[in-house]
Amino acid sequence: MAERYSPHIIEAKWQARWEQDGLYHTQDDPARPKWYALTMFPYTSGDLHCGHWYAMAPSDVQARYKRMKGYNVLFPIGFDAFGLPAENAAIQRSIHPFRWTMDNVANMRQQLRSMGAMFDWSREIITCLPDYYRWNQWFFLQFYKRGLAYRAMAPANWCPGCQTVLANEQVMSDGTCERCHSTVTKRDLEQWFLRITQYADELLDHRELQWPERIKVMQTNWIGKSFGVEVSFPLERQDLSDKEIRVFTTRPDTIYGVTFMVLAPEHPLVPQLTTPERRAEVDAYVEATRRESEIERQSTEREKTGVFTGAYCINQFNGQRVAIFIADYALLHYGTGAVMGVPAHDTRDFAFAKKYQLPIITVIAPPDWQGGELTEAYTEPGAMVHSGPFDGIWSTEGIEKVNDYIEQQGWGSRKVSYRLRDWLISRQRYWGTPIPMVYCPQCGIVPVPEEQLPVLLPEDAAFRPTGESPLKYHQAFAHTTCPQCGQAAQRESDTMDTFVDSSWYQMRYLSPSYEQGPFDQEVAARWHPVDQYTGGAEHATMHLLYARFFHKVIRDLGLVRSNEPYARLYNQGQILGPDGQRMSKSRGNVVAPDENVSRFGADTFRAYLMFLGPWDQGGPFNTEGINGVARWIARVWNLVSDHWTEGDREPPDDAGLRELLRWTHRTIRKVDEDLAEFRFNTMLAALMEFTNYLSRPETQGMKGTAAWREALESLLLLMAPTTPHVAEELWARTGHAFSIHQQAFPAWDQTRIAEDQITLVVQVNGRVRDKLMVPASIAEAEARELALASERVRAQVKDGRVTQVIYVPGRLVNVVVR
RNA sequence: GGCCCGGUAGCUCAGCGGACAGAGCGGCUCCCUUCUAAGGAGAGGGUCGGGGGUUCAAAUCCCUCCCGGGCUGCCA
Repeated sequence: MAERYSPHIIEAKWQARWEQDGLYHTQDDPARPKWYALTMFPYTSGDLHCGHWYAMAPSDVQARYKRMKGYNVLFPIGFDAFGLPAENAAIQRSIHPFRWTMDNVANMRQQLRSMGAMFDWSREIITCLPDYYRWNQWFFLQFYKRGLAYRAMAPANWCPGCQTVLANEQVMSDGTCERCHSTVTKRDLEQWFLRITQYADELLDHRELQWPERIKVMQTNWIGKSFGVEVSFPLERQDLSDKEIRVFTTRPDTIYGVTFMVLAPEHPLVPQLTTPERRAEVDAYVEATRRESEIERQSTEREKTGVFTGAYCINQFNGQRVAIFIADYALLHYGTGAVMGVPAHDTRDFAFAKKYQLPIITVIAPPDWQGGELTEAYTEPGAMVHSGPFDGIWSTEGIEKVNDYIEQQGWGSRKVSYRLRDWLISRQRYWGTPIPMVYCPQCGIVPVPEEQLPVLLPEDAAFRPTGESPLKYHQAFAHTTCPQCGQAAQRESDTMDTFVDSSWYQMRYLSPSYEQGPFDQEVAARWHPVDQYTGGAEHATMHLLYARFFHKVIRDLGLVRSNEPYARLYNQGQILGPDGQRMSKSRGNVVAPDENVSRFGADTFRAYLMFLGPWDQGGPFNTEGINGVARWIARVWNLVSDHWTEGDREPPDDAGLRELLRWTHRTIRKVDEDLAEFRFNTMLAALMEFTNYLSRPETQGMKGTAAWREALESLLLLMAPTTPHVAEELWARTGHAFSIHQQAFPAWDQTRIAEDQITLVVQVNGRVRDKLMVPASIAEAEARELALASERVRAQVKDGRVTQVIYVPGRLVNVVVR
């Protein structure tokens, strides 16, 4: 009896050995194809939780698999270290964000090491260190030079209680301030934007990407490209500076159904065109809208509200007077900030018209429409009616006809609109990358010269619970001289959104200590793009879109050639508590990875996480289930250490030996295919079945044969990516040279998998009537003949007529009798 | 409201046109008793969410409804 499986001893031993031998340091190797595997780097929150393990361990398994398949694999890791929680910790516990963050990094590094992943630690990056964030600043300057970074007025979250601006994260879901619980409103501030909209069309193009369909769909919807027309509605009063309202619509075919006009409350025309008798009510509504939280305004639950301005415009198609309203469902930043109200064919306009008793004119006939009043908006296509010269035209065609007419008349032109807005990167906080800009009373906005980078984040900032950046009050930081004229000037005190950090980090790993630029172009040319990226789907429209945008700018700067940063993407699901609910401290259902590692070992914990279900689906952590995996590994331990036995016995039983080889090669094929496709759960089931097969009493007779050793060797090699420590230990114990992780993945041989004999199922009218043992190579004609010759078939057929005989090679014959 | 994913044994999942539907775990029965929050042997267990259709043949394809989960959210 071999000694007992003791995960803690062997895991510590091999982790130390791998590190000592630099087993996972990736060097360039032109002889092997490169494979850049990347798992989203963790935020330095303090502790590695199950979600991190669930994301990273399977990612590691696939990276290891690729390595065994002959690739030169790069699998780096780092820390996303800037962000609000560090600043909150500073305020709440009087610990400096830097200390708090770096303590967390030290802790998480240890936890990550306990995972036994093949991370190349020599490439670690930490985004809050100056030699990382200086390149954020450098990129910002390049964006600025190309007109891709600009400053504009934008509404920021304003807390009237704290008298300051809040970051989005500081606004709670009910629209109140997280500290003083006042209702947060909007206040206009000058802030920095990155012009992501300039790349909107290119970002819609996902053709190069092997990404999950749903992520691509989410990005497409987020960008929200729509084709329409911008058309003018002249104002009735022509004594104002503006003579018309322009609206954007995708449904010009409904233009004869316009019965009102809606402007966004913030629309610049509103103050001028409001009539004196309506002014008080309009002003009150505009003010109320400003006070509304984003949450309130976006709620679909509540009724549509609006106010009549007293003004009218003219629908040039039919000369009709159209009343102009303001309503908060019209958004200033989309289209022209003005909507033509067509209640008959738009659900929002319908609700609005009902509430304010505005006319509803049907101009697209629903199927079987008798000319009656509609009870709800009809938004589908149909024949145009009450539409003057366009009557009778099918609406989809009518869109083009009306657009042509608008352009002929000079009333407007076809236009494309996007839902995507430019990326607001200013954050009124301390713990982030300083934006490298200076405000000079003489020269205006002046970029910090590249050679003066990094603009260091001062360490000795005073933290006050104001929600405003402490940098504003840091004299030595804020007061500077103008790089252009040398006079006293003010530094930008806002810092960058932390999504900037993660927008290009995959490039920094390639040359983490490069000083002449954000990355070494020559090295990058060999390694980018990331071949396989893995992480959560929650980043679909933020990180993943920003990173694609950044990459395209990096390309246009001439630093890389590829169009996309991440060639393949896979989203893991979410691990839930044992109760099936999201893990949270308040629910008390948090499963701590460290506890499981100390109880079962990292190998068992890794394997269990992968066994619990399809990786992209996630699922509840089952405290019982992990025992099963622990027992499986122990069974493998006993099997291999007890039954290895050298020697070269003659095979005792030829058929049994072929069966053993069949099992071995079938399992190799299954594991190979499953690992390539992230099907870890079924891979493990196959390994368990194989282990069970090898443990059967009748299989024991194969011990000592070459086939037996091949089976056990294969089992270890197949387990190596998933359970790297125990595989390494057993590899060594069976007399193999270090390291199993430098072995090639076993190859399977189709001829070994093929069965000699198959069971041919014989059906009559789809019901099984007989089973015949036949050679696997049986010819179709012979199979048909045998089936028809079967006694049991003949008994069924009797005097019926055989109308059809269906043959499925290697499986069955179905005799159809009438 | 829209889009996406899922509903198969008590639980977690395979199977996704071809046999009387399979694994792991748990439960059950028996055995063992210095690997003991253990080991071995074995037998059970399923209207494949409901209803229609297509087919020689449907868990598998189509339609429809029901139930869970995720994302999204007035974008004119």
